Amino acid sequence: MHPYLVDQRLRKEERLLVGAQFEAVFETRQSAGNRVVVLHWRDNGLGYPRLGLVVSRKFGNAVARNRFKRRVRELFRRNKPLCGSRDVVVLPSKRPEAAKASLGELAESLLKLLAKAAETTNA
RNA sequence: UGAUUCCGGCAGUCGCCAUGUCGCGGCCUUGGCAACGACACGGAGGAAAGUCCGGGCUCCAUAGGGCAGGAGGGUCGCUAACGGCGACCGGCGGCAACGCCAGGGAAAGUGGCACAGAAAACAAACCGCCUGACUUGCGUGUCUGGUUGCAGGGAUCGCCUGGAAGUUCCCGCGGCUGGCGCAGACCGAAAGGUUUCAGGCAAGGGUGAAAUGGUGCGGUAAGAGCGCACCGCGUGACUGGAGACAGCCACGGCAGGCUAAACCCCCUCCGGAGCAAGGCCAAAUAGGGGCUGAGCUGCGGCCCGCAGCGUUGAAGCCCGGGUAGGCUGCUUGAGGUGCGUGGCAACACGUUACCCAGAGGAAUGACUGCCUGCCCCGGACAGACCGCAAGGCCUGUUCAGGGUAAACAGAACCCGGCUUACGGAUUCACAAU
RNA sequence: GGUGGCGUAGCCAAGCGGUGAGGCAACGGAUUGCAAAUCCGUCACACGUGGGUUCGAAUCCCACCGCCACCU
Repeated sequence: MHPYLVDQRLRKEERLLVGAQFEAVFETRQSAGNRVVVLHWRDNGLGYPRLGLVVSRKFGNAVARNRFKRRVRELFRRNKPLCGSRDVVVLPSKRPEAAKASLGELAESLLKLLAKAAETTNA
């Protein structure tokens, strides 16, 4: 078990930061989505997961966009083992209810999709 | 009505970013360095927003000046500067405290003013009023016509419970006016047409957003700033004020509408771009330049050998531009607390605590408990008002329960403003009742 | 973060101080055996929102709202 999977921290190495990293995910991606969020992922061969976030200006104002990103980071940090060795890009759904979703609704949707991702890759 | 201040507090757990100290088995020039770890300390706003003005800073351009273009516009101050702020002046609104105002010039020039109206800017005259003339035009009826008036009548609306002054509508009566008739007169063969002319006036009517000062008295044929008084306007002097301007006196009969957020004139200001500015380091790949000058690549364990490329320059070394990427600019500043001095104030000066975010796909979050604030509901008590009473209703205090942690909103080089969004608490001053 | 531009019926649009053109679409009628095309007619809260200037603003000025493009 990779040490990064045990703790609940979120280091810089555990984030996707540069454009090229996002390109890689979008090229060989698998994806899934529901009414609240959309998920893209690929295996990275590092032994630990990495998180990338994309939130367009159409989602809302700066406060709404930052709130969405903070919540996703918090959920990712607490559920790292669920992601395995994958790069995961999370973006909000374009549906209007995505912006109004509470933390509970967001958690439910995101965890369901992460489970689905794990299932697909293992199979 | 105007302004001030604040945006939940404490504790715990899990995380993020920066700085400092210490540790370190990695790196190297033995003392440092990066990453990592531990500890300590700090970590969004009044608008951080819109990007509407003004600066700093950086690069580019630039002898000086002008034109074009853009912006501003009461006065005097403040300021680094401003389209900002302060005080004052003028106008408008409000009982008042106070609020609002792009607030220079229309007796420099050009343009515009639809429809209506006689006429929309040179002045003129449709109805009308007056005088005169003659060819005597002047009368009268009607319309659910238009318009206007009435100490008229009735209904209605609102204020309020009292009837006065009003609103709107209808009826009645009167004035003016329009259409259509009738009668008379004139012209014409008839159909039909016309129903004064000349001069004076600009009061009154009517049109319009706007019609060449307003009210009153005199005056006159009727009238008119034609004359006079008051008001308004203009010009000049005087007084007060730093000035905008105000007061007062004299003169002028009015100098000729509105529009400059129409062109324009006057005064003042403005070079352009923006931290994705700019500076430094610099991979991979492909070019460029210089020096040396004959090799290099493949096959292979190595040599020989063979093949390909190469003196139209192999290979090596060096240099330069420069992409990805990184570092920097990057937070000590027109900063700011308290006190003192000057000023009505904006603000300035002196002195003195303080260091108060520096991220970079972008940090302040998540969860729990207690306190506190606010909201909802119920009970008790006290007080005011209404009611004969039962009771109703409002305010305050207190207790129990439940909900909620707010609204607008997230630094991106930094300041000064403006504008816009926005829930509550807080304190102060003033005004009216 | 910065810099430009655009908002006129359901859609595409002209209009630059004085009743807001036109086309497509929609609806009704004519034509047709039925349609298409054609012809005639009709319709609508159309000037993004709020102030200001003016007698009068889609138009001029100011503020706001929304959308688009560019600077890597």
